[in-house]
Amino acid sequence: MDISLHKSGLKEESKPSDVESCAKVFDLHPVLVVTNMERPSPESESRSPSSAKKEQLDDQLGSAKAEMDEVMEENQRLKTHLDRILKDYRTLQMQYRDVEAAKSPHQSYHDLTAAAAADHELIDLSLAMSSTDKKGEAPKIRDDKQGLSLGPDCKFDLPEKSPVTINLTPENSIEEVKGEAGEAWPLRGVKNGRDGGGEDEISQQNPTKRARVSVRVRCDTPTMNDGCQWRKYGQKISKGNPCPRAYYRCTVAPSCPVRKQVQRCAEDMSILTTTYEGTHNHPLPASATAMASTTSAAASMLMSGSSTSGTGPNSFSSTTTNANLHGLNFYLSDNSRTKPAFYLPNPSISSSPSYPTITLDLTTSSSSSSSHLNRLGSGSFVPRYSTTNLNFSSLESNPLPISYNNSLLTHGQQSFNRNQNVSSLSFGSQPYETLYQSYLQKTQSNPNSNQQHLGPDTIAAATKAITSDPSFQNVLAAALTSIIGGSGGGPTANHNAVEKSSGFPILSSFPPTSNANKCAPSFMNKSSSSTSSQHPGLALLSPPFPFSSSNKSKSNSPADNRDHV
DNA sequence: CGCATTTGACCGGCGC
DNA sequence: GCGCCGGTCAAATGCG
Repeated sequence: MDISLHKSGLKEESKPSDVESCAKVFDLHPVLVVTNMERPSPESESRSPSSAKKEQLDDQLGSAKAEMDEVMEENQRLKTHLDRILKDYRTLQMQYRDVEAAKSPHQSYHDLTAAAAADHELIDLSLAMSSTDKKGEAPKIRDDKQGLSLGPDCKFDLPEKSPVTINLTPENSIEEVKGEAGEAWPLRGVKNGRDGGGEDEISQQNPTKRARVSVRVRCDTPTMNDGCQWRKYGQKISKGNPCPRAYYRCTVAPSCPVRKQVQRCAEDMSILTTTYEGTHNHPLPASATAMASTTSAAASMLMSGSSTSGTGPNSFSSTTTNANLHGLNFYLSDNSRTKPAFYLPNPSISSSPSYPTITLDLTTSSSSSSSHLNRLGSGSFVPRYSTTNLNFSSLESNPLPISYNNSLLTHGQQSFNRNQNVSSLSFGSQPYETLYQSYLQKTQSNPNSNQQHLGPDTIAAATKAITSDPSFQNVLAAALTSIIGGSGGGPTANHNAVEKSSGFPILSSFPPTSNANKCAPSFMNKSSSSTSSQHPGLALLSPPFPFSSSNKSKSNSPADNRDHV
């Protein structure tokens, strides 16, 4: 099946904002296909006097028709797939809402946005989106059908990641962190008056607790496209890593305190580590909300754990817990914890003292995780500060039910492994809702059931503790959202979601972009909608989504952002 | 010409 | 107190 053919159709004919629009796009394919086909014109036919030539033309015409029929059949199949995906997605959305409602008595923004997303039938089809960072440059359509394309050259190895945009509630998000522990954005170092500002004052309110979220991603481009606008303001060679660390600040809003650091992993240059700090004080581009949600959830988990006893990072400080959340690996590094501790995944990037850091390892493969773990013990990575790691990195010790996990793996491997081709639509062997329910049942109703799949008691115990942690549930919700999105969107859907003018599907009025940021985790390409942009405070830790505008000249209007995509 | 990036200098925190 | 280091600034430079 030639997905690219359809993608091109989508690219040119539509800028889908949701699944429905994608479905409509399918209807355009036949037309596009016909247009692209070599079909002899009536004019040429009339000019061919010889019967031989006429026969030849007839043959060509016949073959062309046959081809067209095939393509139309293919389109029909795709439409069928899409319908099924839509149906599954809606079902999951409803279930998710129910679960969320049951889980948290106090309906939060998280719930509301999730519900809103469901109501609007928003779905992320951007898993395989390609991004472009250059303004006005047409997005490159992923043609390898392999990994998760994050940009012109960037792919995510992780399994499906295209969560419905869900912003955490103020109480669950990093905003909570901000409220409880002061400004999440640290702004350490230069406070010499050259850069005085309100943000500094805030940041100094409580310098001891500042959440950082690091995202490790396989990315060939300089930075990953997270949907926000960023401006590079510095670069340094840090100790322990020959690769320079780049410093970016959010330029969506002139006063936004959010910064990010980008640095390549010394061991594996293909791995890009992006560390986010701070909370956006402005509406986020829709494309940036997914990442923001993910990181904020992680930060929330981190900070919540730090502030509570028994269920937080401390609970795992003595146990190296390996778990995999649908390919999303977490390395929780709370530098403020007691020792001994685990080494930071990348001390060079997250070695700031007193800054709890959680690392989302989206490099996927268990192998990478393993290597990661191995590195933790290497002398060259001895951190300056003690840390506590919560590591959900091993597929082998995945706390998820086997059936669930296997299905996901199947899906993920088929669709997102950059080393494997994706030749057709594949959504796993089980309906997503079934898998999802199965997981929920086992993690919520009967958490102990996980043990039968895990084996090691330590892992089981840790898993139990984790799953009982409200903070973890937030993260889990985000991850599940990703799963849901991935399921609904599917690899193929992503192919079709390529935006006309951007590598990312910007389904909202806020487009992403930036020059510097060319990679983007698929789960950031959210569609959403409504949620993000209207909640400045919820922007969270966000990430970096690059918008390449400068403070002075570019406006933050949606229109302007559009150009960045 | 305007904007983004580069890059050397500067500053503060921390360890010795 | 000194030096190292991370982080930031801002002038210089490059690019479209």
